[in-house]
Amino acid sequence: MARFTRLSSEDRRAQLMDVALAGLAKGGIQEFTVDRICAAAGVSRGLILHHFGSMAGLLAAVYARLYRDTTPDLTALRPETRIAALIEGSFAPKVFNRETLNAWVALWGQIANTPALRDEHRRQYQSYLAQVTEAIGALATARGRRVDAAAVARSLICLIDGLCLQHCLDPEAMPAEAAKEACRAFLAPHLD
Amino acid sequence: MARFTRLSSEDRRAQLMDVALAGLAKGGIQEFTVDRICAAAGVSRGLILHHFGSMAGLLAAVYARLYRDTTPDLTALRPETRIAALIEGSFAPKVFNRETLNAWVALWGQIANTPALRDEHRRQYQSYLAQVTEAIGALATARGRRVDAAAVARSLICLIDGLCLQHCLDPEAMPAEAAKEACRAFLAPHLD
DNA sequence: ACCCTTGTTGAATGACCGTACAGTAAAGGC
DNA sequence: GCCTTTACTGTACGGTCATTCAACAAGGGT
Repeated sequence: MARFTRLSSEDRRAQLMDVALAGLAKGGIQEFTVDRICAAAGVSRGLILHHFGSMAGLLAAVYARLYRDTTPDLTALRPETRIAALIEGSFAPKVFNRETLNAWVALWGQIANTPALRDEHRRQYQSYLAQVTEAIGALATARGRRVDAAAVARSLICLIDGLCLQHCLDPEAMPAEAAKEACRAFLAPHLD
Repeated sequence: MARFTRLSSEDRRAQLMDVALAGLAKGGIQEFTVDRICAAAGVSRGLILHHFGSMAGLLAAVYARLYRDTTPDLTALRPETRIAALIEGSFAPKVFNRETLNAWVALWGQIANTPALRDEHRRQYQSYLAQVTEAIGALATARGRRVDAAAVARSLICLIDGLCLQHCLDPEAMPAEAAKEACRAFLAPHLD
């Protein structure tokens, strides 16, 4: 009988990212260690370095994965419905829960001091901002309004992040419906 | 000659909190260790435990100190000017800079997994929210508007936090003036 | 059936972690 | 000037940390 299973590089990377992400969600950055992640994944300690080069490399990969998993993809939708979908998606139970947000906040806390992670953040954020900016511009055009789409998009993203942070630190103080309403209230004077 | 200087418990606590905060600002939570803090403060390794009981105790104390140092005190001002002062104070250079915000974000990342810090957060946030809620209610009354002051205050605080996070992760993308403008734009439909 | 690529193991390394604690000495009260 | 209090020192301890690396073996190609 085989002593271990040999996976493709791609599959093993995905597994390790998932396990690491689950650890971050459950216990924050304290859970992000070689020992804990490898034990949880059922693999030996040497594997993370083999696939990611360093813990910082894994951290950056996990960040990209979290972005991909929790940021709604707006490109497939009709321009007029994209903003509504963004708000619904940002505060859906899959994303707007204590554990998932705990992973987000833990990663934010590392960005400023982990170059590989900061680079990944810049990349992801730029693409995210571009999507939201375009969606706001399209909606404004459809409604015959003139807005500074880039500025409104930046502010909306900040508001969403702040609402997520708040929910993570004290869930009862910021339920999903209140968060959605706050976003709509922010956008109304620009778009209605 | 004296081998060391003997300070009052209060003074030494203040010094250690300041040094720890400076470390958080400079290098995030990685800098928050017994060795680094004591070396930077020029004291021996045993002192933190003596004054704070544990590193978690110091962390909670540092959080309270950061709140006190960066949250503007509104009670001394006339009710109509409190919100303007809140916005000015929140994005003043003393607060709205990469290093100070780095300390904030690092601490946020620990709240969910450090009971002593979470308790301190609840206490501080509750008081902060109460101040902002009252300020918004007073301003609305002065302008003859009816608003859900508690909801607007919660959202405003989230927006401020999100703007701070954004500035910390990528300062050029969110200058102070843009942040202030975002807050005013959020409040206008409720208060103007 | 063999070989070769490469995913995988696991021990070794050296540094750092927070906490405990027994002893030292500074400074205020008398 | 002594005495009491307690701020302070500094070593010791048991863990845990990320990283290195030489050896192993799984499984596809031939």
